[in-house]
Amino acid sequence: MLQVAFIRAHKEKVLQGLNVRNFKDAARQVEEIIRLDDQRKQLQQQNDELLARGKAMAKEIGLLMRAGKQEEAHERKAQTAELKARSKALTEQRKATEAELTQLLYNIPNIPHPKVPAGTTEADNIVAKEVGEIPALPEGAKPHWELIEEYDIIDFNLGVKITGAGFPVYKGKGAKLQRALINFFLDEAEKAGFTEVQPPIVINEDSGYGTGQLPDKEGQMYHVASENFYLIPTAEVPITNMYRDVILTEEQLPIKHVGYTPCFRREAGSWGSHVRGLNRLHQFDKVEIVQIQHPDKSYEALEEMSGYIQSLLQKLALPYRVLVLCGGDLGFTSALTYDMEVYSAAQQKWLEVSSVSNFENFQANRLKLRYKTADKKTQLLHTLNGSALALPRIVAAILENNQTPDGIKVPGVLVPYCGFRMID
RNA sequence: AGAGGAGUGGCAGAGUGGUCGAAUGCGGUGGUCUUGAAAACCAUUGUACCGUAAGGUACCGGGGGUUCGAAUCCCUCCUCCUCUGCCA
Repeated sequence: MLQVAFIRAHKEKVLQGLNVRNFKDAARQVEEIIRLDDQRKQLQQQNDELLARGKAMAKEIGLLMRAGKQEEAHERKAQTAELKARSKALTEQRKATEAELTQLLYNIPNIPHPKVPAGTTEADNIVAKEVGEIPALPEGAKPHWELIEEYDIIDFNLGVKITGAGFPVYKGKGAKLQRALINFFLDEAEKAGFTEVQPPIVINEDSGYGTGQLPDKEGQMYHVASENFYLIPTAEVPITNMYRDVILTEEQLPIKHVGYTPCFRREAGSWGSHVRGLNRLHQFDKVEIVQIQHPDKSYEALEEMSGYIQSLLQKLALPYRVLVLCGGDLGFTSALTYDMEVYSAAQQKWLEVSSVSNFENFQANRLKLRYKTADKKTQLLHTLNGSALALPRIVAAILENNQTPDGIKVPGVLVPYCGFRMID
């Protein structure tokens, strides 16, 4: 959520930014926000005045009672009735105004960084970098959904039986490969200075609001109705929410965490033939890195995180490219996002395996995540996160790219983790 | 899950209807003293909103209510502790 003060101070910048996102009706909404905020201020001022008078009267009544002047006290009491009624009305108006204002603010996405290119769809994303050789597969190379059946390592039908589509069962070497990847990613992150956490994978409503899944995106999460909890769509939610309503000192910065969790996504309406196999699931594993940074250093941190994620892909020897997301493809809460895509050679497709973003203070504003400056002012921090990495598509690419007539070669860095060199 | 108890400032802890944003202690910060340090002493020390400022308002787990007036009374939710039960 943007701060009203920021919108007021940088109206042109906000409008330009929203334009990069192809956000409709921006000018009117911005004006409306400012108008509502003015109204809010005015209502509060009026009400504060009434409350101050009421408070003074209550004190007088107390003194009169003590002095035994019952009659005078009763006269005063009668006078407070009107004050109370007016104050109540003003409070209601103020709350209504605030609700309307918040609703509008929730609707305004983050302002893109100047680097973000204009554009409407993923076709307008900029390919910043392409690394690694695309392997030339032999004749008859198979897509991963055939390979997993052939080697019996991941079973979709069993998952359907137990739960439903998109909840695969990993078996034998398939399960071990999962575990190896998770441990490899966690160990690497630890070496890069990220402290591991194991957060809950169900969250309450407050946390959903904190990172922006709520309101409006509840349809993308599984909901535990009996407790009003949600299954996390990403570890970003619980990990970032550890710092909800927190005021840090500058010395504590940066905060760097890594966490492995399963992730749950309903993906309502986004199912289709193009999402076969591991390309899109309802439950998948992901190692996530989260960073909380000083506003002056957040872009430095973004580059560092991007570099770190790329180092993982290089160690896994997967060909990848880095995209700078355009305004139309940029997530609601993000100011700048890089997507990392690996090439899955049998599908002949680039698959997104990581998305690393700087949210600047957009999330921090909702979270009330702040720090104290040297001169004791409280200021919003910047939050960043990135997948490092999401497993299923990495597995898809490994299976497809490393297939040989004798089986699938496991990337060297994973061998110590899984204990075998080949899936055969 | 049942019975009982409790949630107050960074921490500890007083306050059970009136001048309480809240005693006191510890901690933090600044200062005095000192060659320096410690000790002692003095001052200061929450968050948010409104206001150019002076100042005002709100917040004592969250929400609602009673009252002229609520940290204090009532309702509700949450959390923690003790005992009983259940369980990986």
